[in-house]
Amino acid sequence: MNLADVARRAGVSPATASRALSGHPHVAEVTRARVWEAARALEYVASPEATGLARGTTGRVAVVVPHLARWWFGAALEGLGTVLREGGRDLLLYRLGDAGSRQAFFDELPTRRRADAVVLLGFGVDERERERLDRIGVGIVAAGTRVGSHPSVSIDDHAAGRQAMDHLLHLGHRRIGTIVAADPELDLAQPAGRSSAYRAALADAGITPDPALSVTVTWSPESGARAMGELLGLADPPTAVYAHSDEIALGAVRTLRRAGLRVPEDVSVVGIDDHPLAAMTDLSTVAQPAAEQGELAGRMALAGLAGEPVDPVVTVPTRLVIRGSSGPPQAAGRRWRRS
Amino acid sequence: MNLADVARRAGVSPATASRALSGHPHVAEVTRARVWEAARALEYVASPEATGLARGTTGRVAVVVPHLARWWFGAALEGLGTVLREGGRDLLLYRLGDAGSRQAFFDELPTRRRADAVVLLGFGVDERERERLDRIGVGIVAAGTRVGSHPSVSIDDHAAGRQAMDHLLHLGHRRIGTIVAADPELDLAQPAGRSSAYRAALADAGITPDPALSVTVTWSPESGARAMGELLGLADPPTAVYAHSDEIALGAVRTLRRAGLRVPEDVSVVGIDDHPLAAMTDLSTVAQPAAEQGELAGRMALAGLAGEPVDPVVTVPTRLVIRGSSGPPQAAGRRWRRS
DNA sequence: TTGAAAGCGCTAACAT
DNA sequence: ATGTTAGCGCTTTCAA
Repeated sequence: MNLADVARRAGVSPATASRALSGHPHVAEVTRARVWEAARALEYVASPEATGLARGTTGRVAVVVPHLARWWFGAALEGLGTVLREGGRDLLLYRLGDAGSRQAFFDELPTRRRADAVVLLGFGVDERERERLDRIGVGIVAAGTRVGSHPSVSIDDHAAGRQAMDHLLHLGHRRIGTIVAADPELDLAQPAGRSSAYRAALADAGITPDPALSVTVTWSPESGARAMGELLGLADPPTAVYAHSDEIALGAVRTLRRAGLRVPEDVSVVGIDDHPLAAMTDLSTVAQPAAEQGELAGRMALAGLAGEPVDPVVTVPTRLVIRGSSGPPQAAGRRWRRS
Repeated sequence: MNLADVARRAGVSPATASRALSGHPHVAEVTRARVWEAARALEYVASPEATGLARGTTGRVAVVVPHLARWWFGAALEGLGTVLREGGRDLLLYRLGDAGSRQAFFDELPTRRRADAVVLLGFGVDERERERLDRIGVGIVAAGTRVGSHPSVSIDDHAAGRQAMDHLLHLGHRRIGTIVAADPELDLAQPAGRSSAYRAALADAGITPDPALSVTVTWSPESGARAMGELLGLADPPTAVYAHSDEIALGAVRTLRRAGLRVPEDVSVVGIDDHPLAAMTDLSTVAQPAAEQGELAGRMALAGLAGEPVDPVVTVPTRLVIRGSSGPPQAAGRRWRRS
């Protein structure tokens, strides 16, 4: 059941069968119909290997992610997958977990021969990696990060951070803590904008940042919980906390509850993402469209492959979602109850 | 920069270069070294298309999922990806969202030519689909579902359900509701065991099930919230609820809180999964190892490809995790507070 | 509009 | 231990 069989059954040469099947012009309508008919009868499926060898392309796009169990990645991948499938490309998934697999990947750059384009999903790269990437000759697009001057989709991290911080400031908070997400091993380009927003918002409000109020942890809920513990241990704990993600924020809320503190009466909490469970847990947050970022990245990759022009930088909007975890600071006495 | 170049630079024939590079026996050590040296110098990467064409294999395994944004899938995919990568196989991801893409997929069964094996992740198939799958000639393994007589890994859904139900019954609950998860469009083989456990546990406790206490919805948190609303609307609402997943359970908790009811004093809730956020929200649940199921499925697929024998059915254990969302039913008066 | 023939980059007998 | 020779299944000039 290969092209030759189809050709024979249709009474034409393999060359004509090939042209008919891949929609080339200059094929008589009757011929084309006969070939398709034969293909259908034989349940013919072209061998991508052979097609690829002959054409010099693979029909695949590689997607690189640092993580899969976190909400943003699943959602973005879902959007990306849908678009690629519509575009007729297969999706090759590379999850580069630890520094080791990461090294190996960039050293041998398997992508070079296995895919026509690569999409980096929330995957920050360092200088050396970017250089290697630049030289592999296939199109590159990023989502959720910026990678050199390659096309990318993402939110404006700084703006998102400002939405969260300004909300807290408007409520009247002056002593605001922040839980910074970073994962030096996995995500070399952490969302610096989310941190700069913290400082800028405080500055605009005339508040001098207290370094003790800023604690850096990984992206997991558990580490969010730990970070909140640190913040609570301070002599003068914050009345509000701005976390870099909802997962971290929910960890923080858990620690607060365990400590017998009320949210938002004693401490307000706001995150970023609008994770599906944020609505369930009544968490105030800054919503970002994850699936949409994946879709856009997919479209950009497809456009690049088609030789069409591609927007170099697209930014998707975020939106403050006020729910029950944020409120005005308590007038007084709050710190006493803690004892 | 292809094999021929490497061979030339090493001063050997392409055949020898091929043997040296792919670790065949009967190659002189010096020759092997020279070839590797040449390959390194040229930054040679073999063309998978050519290798595949010549060898008749692809080096890829296809993974089919109905969903990506739900916790179980991300975690399972992560485990699976790790194992496949260690086994040197690439992972081709197919997310079959709606009935349409599903149809298309099984009709043309692209897998047939694109991968050496397929792993179905939490993907139940119907009769017709199973038949087609049986005929594609590549190895098939399932995780989280059973697919005909193909090898599979999963939890014992019935046992898991019993752990949840027995916990509730031990606490003294007699009027227990259940939120059944199903998605007829995506997941044709819903976890029937989780439902049968509900009935069996009640039967063992001498309780006649009340059909009104069982509501079926999709897997999303939002629908869990809606289902709980229905249950609360009953003339005689349950004192405890067993949900098919944590995501659903968390939706239920949200509805209870909004209704001014306390968890677990007024209503107990238990889920299944041990989602990372379950710990953060103090949800009692039955833990299942998602990443491990992915890993095992990967190993089974790899073993199958290597021609090794594969366990037909492996079951991974679940574990009851009692947290703060479940407790004894309130002695009396509960229903009054509701008004 | 169609066919013949060369070749994409690699592997695997079969020789040597 | 290594080289020669045929393909693997498709696309694509180049001719007709």
